Amino acid sequence: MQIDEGTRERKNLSRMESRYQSKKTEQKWYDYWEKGGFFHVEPDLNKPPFCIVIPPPNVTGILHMGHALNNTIQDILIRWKRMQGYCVLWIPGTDHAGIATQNVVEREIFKEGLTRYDLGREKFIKKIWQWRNEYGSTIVKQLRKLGASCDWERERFTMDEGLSEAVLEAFIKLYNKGVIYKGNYIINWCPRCRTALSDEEVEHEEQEGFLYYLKYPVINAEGKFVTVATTRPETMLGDVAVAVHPNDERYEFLKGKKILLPLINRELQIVRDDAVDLEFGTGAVKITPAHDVADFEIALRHNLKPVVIMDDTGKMNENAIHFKGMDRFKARKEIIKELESQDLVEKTEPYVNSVGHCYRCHTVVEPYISWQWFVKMKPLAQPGIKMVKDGEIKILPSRWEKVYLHWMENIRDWCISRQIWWGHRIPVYYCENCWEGDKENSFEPQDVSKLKGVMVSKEQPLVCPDCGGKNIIQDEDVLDTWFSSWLWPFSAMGWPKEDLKLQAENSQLNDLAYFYPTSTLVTAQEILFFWVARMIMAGLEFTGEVPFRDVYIHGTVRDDKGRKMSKSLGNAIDPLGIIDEYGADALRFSLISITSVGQDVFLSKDKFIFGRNFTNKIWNAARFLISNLDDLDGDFTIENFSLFDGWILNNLNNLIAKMNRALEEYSFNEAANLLYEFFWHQFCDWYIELKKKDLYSEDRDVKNRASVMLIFVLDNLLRLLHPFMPFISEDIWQKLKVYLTKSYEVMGLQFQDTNSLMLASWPKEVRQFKDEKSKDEMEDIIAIIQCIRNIRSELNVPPSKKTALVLVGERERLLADFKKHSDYLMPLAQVSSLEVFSQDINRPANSAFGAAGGLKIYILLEGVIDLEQEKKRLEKKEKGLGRELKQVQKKLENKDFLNKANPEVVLKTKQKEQSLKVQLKDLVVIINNL
RNA sequence: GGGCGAGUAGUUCAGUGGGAGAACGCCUCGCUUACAACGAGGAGGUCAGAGGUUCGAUACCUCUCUCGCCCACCA
Repeated sequence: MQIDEGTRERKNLSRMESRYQSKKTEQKWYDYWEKGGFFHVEPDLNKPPFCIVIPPPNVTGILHMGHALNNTIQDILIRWKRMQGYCVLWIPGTDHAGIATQNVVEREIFKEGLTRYDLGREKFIKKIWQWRNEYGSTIVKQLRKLGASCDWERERFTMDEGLSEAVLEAFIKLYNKGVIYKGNYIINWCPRCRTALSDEEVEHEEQEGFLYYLKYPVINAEGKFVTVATTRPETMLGDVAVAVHPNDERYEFLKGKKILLPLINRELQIVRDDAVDLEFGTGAVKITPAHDVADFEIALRHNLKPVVIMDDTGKMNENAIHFKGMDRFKARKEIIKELESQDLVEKTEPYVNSVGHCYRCHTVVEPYISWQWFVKMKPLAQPGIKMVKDGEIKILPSRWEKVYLHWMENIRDWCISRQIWWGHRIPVYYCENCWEGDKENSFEPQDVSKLKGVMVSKEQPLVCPDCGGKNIIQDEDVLDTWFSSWLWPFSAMGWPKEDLKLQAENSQLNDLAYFYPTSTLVTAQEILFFWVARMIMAGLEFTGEVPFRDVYIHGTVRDDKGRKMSKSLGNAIDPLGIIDEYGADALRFSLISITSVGQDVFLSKDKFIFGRNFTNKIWNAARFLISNLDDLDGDFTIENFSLFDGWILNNLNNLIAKMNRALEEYSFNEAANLLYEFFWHQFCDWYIELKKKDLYSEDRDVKNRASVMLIFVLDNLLRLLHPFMPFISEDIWQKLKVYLTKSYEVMGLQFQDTNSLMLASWPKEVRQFKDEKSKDEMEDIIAIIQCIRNIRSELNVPPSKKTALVLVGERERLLADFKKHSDYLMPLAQVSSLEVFSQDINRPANSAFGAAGGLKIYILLEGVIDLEQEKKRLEKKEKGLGRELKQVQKKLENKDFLNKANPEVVLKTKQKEQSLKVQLKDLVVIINNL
């Protein structure tokens, strides 16, 4: 027992403020944990591993509520498992976020009137690195504020040397396998970012526009037109045909005819294709293969050559006659104007359709034909489908499994090349001497590896193996950011340098061998396709293993109107503001307790008051307790637990079991709410109140025993709280620690000293604490006290007025217990004296009546009671009881119920009937005698 | 067009085949030596609607309505 330290702590505590000051404690403890190296582990064969890789936030990111929720969940799992004795690793890191980061720096240099093209590739990339080094750690600092217990010594960045090598390795492996190809294909083009996007990077939005019906003249058929419908009339300049359904009789007259494309006067063929919907529009479709996916495919089938009419910035190009140089949306208006002047617009209808937008800059995306790199996804998807179907990977909540499978089963090839500069440059090289260039008119996928003068390599090749040429240039494009993200679970652990196989000697043990596959992936639904599905495919392809066992998908954080939180809407609640005002623990606990499994979270700022109030409650309970402790001197033991102790220990046991179950099911809100209920309403409202008398006792042994019990329960609660509220739990625990060795000893247990609560052990159920008898007994006692309080309140007895109490009934043990503990119980109900009778007695004069715990309760209210008022009160009760009894009796009169219902339920119902009858009878007697 | 989720107290939401709950808000009382960011008590609900299964449905099934989200070559 360290008396000095204990005394000092007590003095500190008496100075503890009555409101919890999160700012004072959070930074202090985070530094303590980080400097103490408590987040860092090395593989340990004596423990089971538990590993999570963080969904790496964008390096440009600032912490928003989605991050806060996502990382709080991860931290809860991590801290829980760490306390459970696993060898726990949480790998943090950031994502280079190709387009997003490039956009940020482009905006920056734009202030100086520069574009990236003014700087040139090399200088621009240098600028981005500078930006990254200066601002790129913002989000990881913010994660620390949240309390995230990541192993910062293992922090990674997707453009790190090792991770970059993983990207090259993966690309080359797929390339050599023939899974990567180059194709001249319609992709999604962002004219603002001037790059291709994958299908997943396009956000579709319903937009009100128009459906224009354009009249195309039939050649050599005076006055005859074919009317086509389009939402994007500007693309008509790139039309190469008009398609109709093969069975469409309306267009039989077109056989052998051709059509004249207005404005441009190009001859268009008529093609017949099944893809045309007879019902839609006029049944005739203009075909613009260079600017529409469906059209492109029709054109392929009919061997039509696409005509590109826009440049990479979305302006009309030289194929657009006098519209050249005009923005596509202006061209849309102008073209309609011109067509109208020639009477070639049949009609214009308002029309709502879904328009694709760039997920990074929200510009309307243009379907655009261009040479791009693709990954064939079907072969990669097959094993990923199997693993989920076989349950090797569990996706939770399970409904997301269906979404995943649907996407995987309909997967399309992945466009991985981007025409930006920030990212991993494609490791394909061309010999300027013998490479013939992309084949302009080829619309077939190209297995580039078979072509002359094309090389793939991690390093720049010096000599062309085909011709010996020395002028070798690298492909200009970089890879999609997600091409590095999909490797994250193993690239962050050192793949491809590290080996997946467990080495014989411990010294060889590396992260990949020990921690991979990781345990759980915690993520939001938005990136199920972008990231989760692709990680599964990459994991299986490159490591032969699943990347994780469980995928837990939490909801999206929305504002109180159900909208996504976003800067542009101005509806975002800044988690750092909440941390500043209420503390990280309050933020975490509030977020978790209102997030039920997989359900979206509707937030408003005032919801955090919930968590703030709870931290304050915890703080004050601890402050009260600790400041009343003396040094636990002397040889004292606890031979038998009192009724109260048995009750609280039994319930503590149950709490531990229930919380474990909830956490295992990822029901974090349930775990949090169980803890809240126990701490506030069992520990504070009853247990501390009941223990006050002993804690104030002059008798040293009495005080010590009460202290030990309170300390023990509080210690357990702090442990259970820690994953949810790491800061306040640590702060209090450190103050409590000097008492723990002795307290555990008195409880017949051993305290394992650790430097931090985060390293302490997670509470286990203790078999000896199981005590259903005390639990039942105590619940009756609580019911009795609540009944007394209720009566007093209903009869407006002033709280200061103490009243005598008479308990009557045959439950002798309960009566004895009540009597035995009356010194503790009476203050809680403002009772001044107690009499008990096991034989029935007449109602004492001037008393109010109630029933609870199978006992009759008389409260003596001489001079206070108004008998008329009491009569009314009891009659109201009688009515209520009568109604309840009728319901139960109705049930019991039903033969089907008696025959078919679960016998236990029938028995319970019968017992209830009995109990109601007795209560009612007693009540009637009382009322009649009033 | 397909799929998913939600509709429960004034508000925000848990929840379960047999007693309808919590938090906040509201009302009454109380600054009782941890906490007024608190304590004690209370009011308040046809569990969206209609069918069905069942002895029994807020819960399971079907349909309808409202809201939200995702997916789809919606010219």
